[in-house]
Amino acid sequence: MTLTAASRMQAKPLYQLVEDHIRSLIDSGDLVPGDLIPSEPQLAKTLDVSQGTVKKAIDNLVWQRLLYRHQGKGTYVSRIDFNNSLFRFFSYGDAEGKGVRIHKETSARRLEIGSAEICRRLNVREKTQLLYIERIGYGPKRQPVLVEYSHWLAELVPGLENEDVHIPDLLYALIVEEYGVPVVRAEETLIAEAADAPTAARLKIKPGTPVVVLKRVTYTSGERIIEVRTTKGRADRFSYKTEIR
Amino acid sequence: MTLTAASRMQAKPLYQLVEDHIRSLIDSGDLVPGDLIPSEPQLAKTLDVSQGTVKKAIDNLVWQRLLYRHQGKGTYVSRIDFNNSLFRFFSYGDAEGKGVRIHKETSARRLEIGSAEICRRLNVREKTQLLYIERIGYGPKRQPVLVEYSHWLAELVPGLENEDVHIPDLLYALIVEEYGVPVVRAEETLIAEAADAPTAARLKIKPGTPVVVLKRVTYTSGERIIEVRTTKGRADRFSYKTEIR
DNA sequence: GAGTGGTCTAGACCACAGC
DNA sequence: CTGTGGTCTAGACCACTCA
Repeated sequence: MTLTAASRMQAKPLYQLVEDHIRSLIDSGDLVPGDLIPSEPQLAKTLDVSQGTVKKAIDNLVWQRLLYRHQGKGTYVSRIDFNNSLFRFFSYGDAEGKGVRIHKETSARRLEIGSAEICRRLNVREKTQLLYIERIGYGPKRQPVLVEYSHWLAELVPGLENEDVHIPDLLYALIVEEYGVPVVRAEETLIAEAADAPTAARLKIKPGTPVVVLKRVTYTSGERIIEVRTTKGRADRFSYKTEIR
Repeated sequence: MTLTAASRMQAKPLYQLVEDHIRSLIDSGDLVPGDLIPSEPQLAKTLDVSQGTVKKAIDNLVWQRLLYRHQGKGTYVSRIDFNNSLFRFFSYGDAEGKGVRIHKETSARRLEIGSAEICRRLNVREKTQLLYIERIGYGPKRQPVLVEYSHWLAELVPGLENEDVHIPDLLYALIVEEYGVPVVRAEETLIAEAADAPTAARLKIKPGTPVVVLKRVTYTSGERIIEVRTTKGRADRFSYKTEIR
């Protein structure tokens, strides 16, 4: 497996070819999140480039958060980090961005036939068997602050509809560990709108009050969608802060 | 100016010391946004480190967007990029993140004595002379979509209260070029709330309708605040999208 | 052509992890 | 102790910009 031969001439720098190679190991499922990738000298030898070049390629992938390093141990494929969700900025009190723990409780869980709308978002054919999970998130003093409407591909999480299966706050941990479904990435869109009646009731606010709405699409390997989720939260408990340079 | 001497032993890697050195050139005002910094071989020689180390330091600063490179020309100090404002995600139609041009018109402009609240945010003593600028942002079909309440330190922008001075959409360009005040960075906080009466009137929406609120603090060199601004926009014209990995 | 950043190499030494 | 990533050097060659 030498890169310098045919793979060159592409006007693409060598380290990008090394990046592509590592990416392909991941995309092919050869390496999954949590795996140790080959060491730098290893890769340098296999691909017949210098270690510095491999290092630069890995630097870039680390920067893209596809990999992370651990000195003395090696370089690993990242697990998806939902701490990067836009909702990590939920805060109590005011706009100062202090994070607050939110405890979630399952308020509904059932198998259902997917509506046209949801199936479209999941990119599956209509009337596919889905698992619907609804959870309410509570802050301090058991005040409801958000409600989560989640739809899963039922075939990937068999048995999860069973009331006996406890759902942890971080549902994805369960999915990955119990069902062996790798959660690879997610996309989120944030908007603000007036609360609809069902949401207002669950959040104990008046209909029409502003709520922040987060729509998430969760992907497993191979660009396959496993979940679509809509979370609605009280706007007066939300803030997002950034710096411009 | 050698780093390897006393500056070492700090357990801090050399390239970070080089970073600090370049940062200090900027913080001291020795280099201002738009300036060319010394070349890599230059810095390597002055600081008595190898060019590779300088390169790594600059890599990091470029990554932090404090500098940008231009092959064949050199490395420059970044101009602040307000395209990174959270409000670049304003969109029309729906949650698909399409940017839309917004035209701003000045609806009020006057010198005033700062209120306690605003002076606190500006970090100046009460009753400081301020310039108040209010602008309304219009989308297609002259529909008002946002209103901007902005307070400036009057002494830094003398004459800007004059009606004759045209205010461009990107006010900062004027500030930097005409007044020579370097705009170095800004902080933004985003929240959602119900529209107050004055804002509702300007946006032609009902009071209580959800609006997205962006509070911005703009800094010049030396951590000095030159402006505080609050922008309120129609929530139904707003979306923010990201990807989690 | 001279000067800049961009890529790439080969090899040194250090710090940390795990046996 | 060995193997890993982290830092650092010295120097080669290329691609781009500008005079």
